[in-house]
Amino acid sequence: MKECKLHYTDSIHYELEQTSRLMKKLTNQLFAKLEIGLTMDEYAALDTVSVNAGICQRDLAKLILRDRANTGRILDSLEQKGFITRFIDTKNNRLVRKMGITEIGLKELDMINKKVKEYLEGVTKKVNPADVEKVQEALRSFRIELEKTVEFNI
Amino acid sequence: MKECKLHYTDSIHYELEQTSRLMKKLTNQLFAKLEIGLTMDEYAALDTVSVNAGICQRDLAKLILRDRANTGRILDSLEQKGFITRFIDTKNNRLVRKMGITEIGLKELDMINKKVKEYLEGVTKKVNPADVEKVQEALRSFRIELEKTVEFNI
DNA sequence: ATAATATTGTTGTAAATGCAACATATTTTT
DNA sequence: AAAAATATGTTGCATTTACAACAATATTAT
Repeated sequence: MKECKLHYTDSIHYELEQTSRLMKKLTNQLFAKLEIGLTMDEYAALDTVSVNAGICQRDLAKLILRDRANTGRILDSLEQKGFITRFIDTKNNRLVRKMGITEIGLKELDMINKKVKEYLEGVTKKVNPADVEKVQEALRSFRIELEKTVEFNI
Repeated sequence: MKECKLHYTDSIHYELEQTSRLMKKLTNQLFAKLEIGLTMDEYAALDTVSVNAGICQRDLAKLILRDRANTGRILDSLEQKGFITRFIDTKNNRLVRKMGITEIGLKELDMINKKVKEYLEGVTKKVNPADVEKVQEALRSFRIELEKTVEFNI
């Protein structure tokens, strides 16, 4: 106990990074196993679009925490698969590409949401059923604070 | 409130992913600002090596949750910068490459640890000083459970 | 009015990452 | 003893990602 918590590997930041890395791996494995025809990121984007109908690309980029370039590419893929439609509209007098989820996309999303929820709840239940909510809430306030601190020019 | 929590974007998994993504961005910005001559990942690896003297590459890969290929590449860079030394040894009668941190590496690590700790504590303090420990502990047990669930063949 | 700045999306490029395949060597199975 | 499986590290490749540069348009400043 010579050095108390001076290591990065003892910090909450590191713990967060490691846990997230595992979580991502688990989700990838789940998607492969269930033979889901979307990547994790396309799925997250689709879910975000479904609850933000008519959002434009840049605003979506801010929500999914990617840059505009990659957001565009993810949307290309979702559009090509027929899960979203894109259309030109205006926002503050500027031309933007807005989007919405399609019938097919909504059906696919609901299906995946059910499958994924069922499977992933198995994980959280095993952990600490009572505290999951609390941790999620704490993570959220942590994230809100991070959003104030991090420079995010998209 | 038609659908209660059926969205991925309402799940703790998504919250974790988003928070981690922001955290990574913040750390990258910090490293750029402080002109630290290591990537975040090299730093995490170096810190891990420093508390696991004589570890072999594969075991390190398991700790930092990367595959063997990238672990090797990270170590190439750390070795080239003179922060670690690598040497051949045996483990279970097999030849392996073990490693340790150098004097220079230790000095650099201590310096970064101090800088980073100071800066990052600013973030956690603003959030919820009392609960940080609790969240970190919950994350840890969550991670431990994930480690049981995720297939990780390295 | 003209210039400077800001918003939005796309393209190009370099770096990071994971996965599969390979090469060696050792252990286990038959 | 031979064959199959395992452990370890490296190389090659395809995917993902971020960042910078660009194009087009609209707003703001001079």
